[in-house]
Amino acid sequence: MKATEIPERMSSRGRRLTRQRVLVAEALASAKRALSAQELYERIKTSHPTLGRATVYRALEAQVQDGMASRFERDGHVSAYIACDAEHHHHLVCTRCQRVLDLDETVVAPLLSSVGRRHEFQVDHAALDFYGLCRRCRRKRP
Amino acid sequence: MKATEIPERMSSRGRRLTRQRVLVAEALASAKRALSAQELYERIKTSHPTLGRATVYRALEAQVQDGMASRFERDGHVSAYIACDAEHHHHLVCTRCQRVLDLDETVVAPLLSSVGRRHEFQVDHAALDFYGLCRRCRRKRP
DNA sequence: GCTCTCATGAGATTGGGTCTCAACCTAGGG
DNA sequence: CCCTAGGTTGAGACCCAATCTCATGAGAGC
Ligand SMILES: [Zn+2]
Ligand SMILES: [Zn+2]
Ligand SMILES: [Zn+2]
Ligand SMILES: [Zn+2]
Repeated sequence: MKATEIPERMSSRGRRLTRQRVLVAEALASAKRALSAQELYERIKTSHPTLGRATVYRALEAQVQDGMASRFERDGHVSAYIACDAEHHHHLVCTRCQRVLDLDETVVAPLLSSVGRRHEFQVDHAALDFYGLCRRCRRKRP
Repeated sequence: MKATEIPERMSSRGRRLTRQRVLVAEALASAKRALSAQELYERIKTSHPTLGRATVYRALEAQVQDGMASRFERDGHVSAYIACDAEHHHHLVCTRCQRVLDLDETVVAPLLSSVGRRHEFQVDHAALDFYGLCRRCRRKRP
């Protein structure tokens, strides 16, 4: 995603480009790992104490809708978010350092279609997230 | 899973076979669809008003540990459970009627290993659940 | 600027899930 | 059959992520 099209996306669908949503987007993008809404809220709060919690939730939801971020479920029924510039895709989440890798979708596509065919099931959405240890963490403590 | 080995599983690991856990297991098994803990609690409560909410949560957790049920995340951060007799496997969940199909695991195994190899990632656990319309619901309202 | 909306923030509220602990019950031994 | 040890239960308090409310604030177009 080009830098110039970021404000364009953020103001799509009659959505207004506000300081708060830019803040949240920047904070999420500069974090190279997945963060919960609460974690993000606390980070930004230190430099912008008036920021509201609900605003962070709304901003993250907007980012997901606008294809700028992706959400997945962390253990304990908590949503985590990661800045992402591509279309819908899936993730490898390191459970130790919270780093997130994008999954090579060419591996997934055949699975989706074969699943639908074999079970006569119309797949609308798939939760395809892999949890484990990234290369770096695996080397540190095997 | 043979009927005779159900009590065996339910009392594994020093776990005691109680009336309440049998109730929860029967209620879940007789429902042919996925249910949240709350839904299950309300169902059983009508015939056993003294049943505690926490007991249902504990019983479901035990069933998952003992390989008698499987959990996945429903939309809105709610856990849903389905009675299952096999080892760890994955599901096709109908978002309209809540029926659940077991996924043919032979499709999944190669995916897991190829993902790990390609990304140098040690996959510990994968959320591989597919949401959409089952054959019956697809025919009713396309 | 003006105005029309949408967005924000502070706090209250919801609701799934967990924790606590005294009373209870299962399993096993005598 | 009785007894004991220790896992289990039920009621309610508690936790906390997420949502809702609504008065106030601020983009965007004219
Ligand atoms: Zn890592
Ligand atoms: Zn991504
Ligand atoms: Zn269906
Ligand atoms: Zn199953």
